[in-house]
Amino acid sequence: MTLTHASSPFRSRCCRISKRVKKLIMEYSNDWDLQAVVRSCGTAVADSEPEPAVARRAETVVVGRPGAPEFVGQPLRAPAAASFYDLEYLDVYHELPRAPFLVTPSTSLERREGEHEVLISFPAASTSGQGQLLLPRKQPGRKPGVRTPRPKRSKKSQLKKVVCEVPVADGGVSTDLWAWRKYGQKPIKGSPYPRGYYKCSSLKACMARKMVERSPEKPGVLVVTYIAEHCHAVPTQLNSLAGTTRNKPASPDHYQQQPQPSSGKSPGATSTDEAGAAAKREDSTESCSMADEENDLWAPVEMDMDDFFGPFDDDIDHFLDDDGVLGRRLSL
DNA sequence: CGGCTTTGACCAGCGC
DNA sequence: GCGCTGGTCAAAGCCG
Repeated sequence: MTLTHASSPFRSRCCRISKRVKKLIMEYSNDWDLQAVVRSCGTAVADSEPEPAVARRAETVVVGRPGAPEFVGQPLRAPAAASFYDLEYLDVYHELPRAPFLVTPSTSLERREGEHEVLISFPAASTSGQGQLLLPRKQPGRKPGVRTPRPKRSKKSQLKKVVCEVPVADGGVSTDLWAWRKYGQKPIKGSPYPRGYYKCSSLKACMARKMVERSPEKPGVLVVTYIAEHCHAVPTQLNSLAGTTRNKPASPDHYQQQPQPSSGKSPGATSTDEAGAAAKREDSTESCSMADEENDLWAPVEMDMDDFFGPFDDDIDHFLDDDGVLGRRLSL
């Protein structure tokens, strides 16, 4: 199966649905609670396009922007459906992707045999740059000799992963609607950028995690790996208490990147985003202005979102007709 | 005061 | 078996 967004019927369908979706988004763009969740993406796709079992193994979905190098000339390929089909859940990004996606085998990320992994990449922002001051800090940490038993880790290779790539300028995945708490950061061999580790902070028992790191190949892109599933509903109100804003850039520009509810903050949304302090400073200094952001988001969206939602047209239509969860979840 | 980030220590998995 | 690497823990400190 090869899908291309060039076909006329496909385009018209896309346009039809995208207008509805966009209207919805525009309507609720200021409502933080209203964030699209891509859930069980595979279901809809699989319903219409059953994939051969062989294609349902680990594949990579890449979302790119028209004109972007990774997009040009590449058709939408079957594994997209295969990948989504394989997912039990996919929490990608609260913002609707702005670009048509295409599917390619992952070349930039290692993938082990048997792993379930989907790579969704968003167009890279033109942010880069390095060099920052690291202020001296008192060194916390576990006291030597103190040990606590911990449950055995499950085999990494058995974990289901969803990998997303998002532009740094978009605030990374900070804008996904789950609340995340950072619990670690490690330098990764072969990458100049550290990897941040995040847990779902909504529910203690929730095993959902994500790892955020800056792509060494594309410094303007953050690679976010979601692991495990949330065992609870999407929080309608992100944690608003306490926490820190130290990582929240003071500039309104950056704030714009991460629209917040009146409560004013989204824990996971702050640093999450960054694969380390370097990324943070970059982001705050090179983030788009509000105007830029809007232009970036909406001006070219017309086509991009059309393409993106095309394959899920029917399902989205159905979804949009359901007022119950309208606008809060996209069941793809 | 609660919840967050930071960051060194600890430890499991994997490759050789 | 050993060493490396990455993932997690948890103390300390910060912030609203």
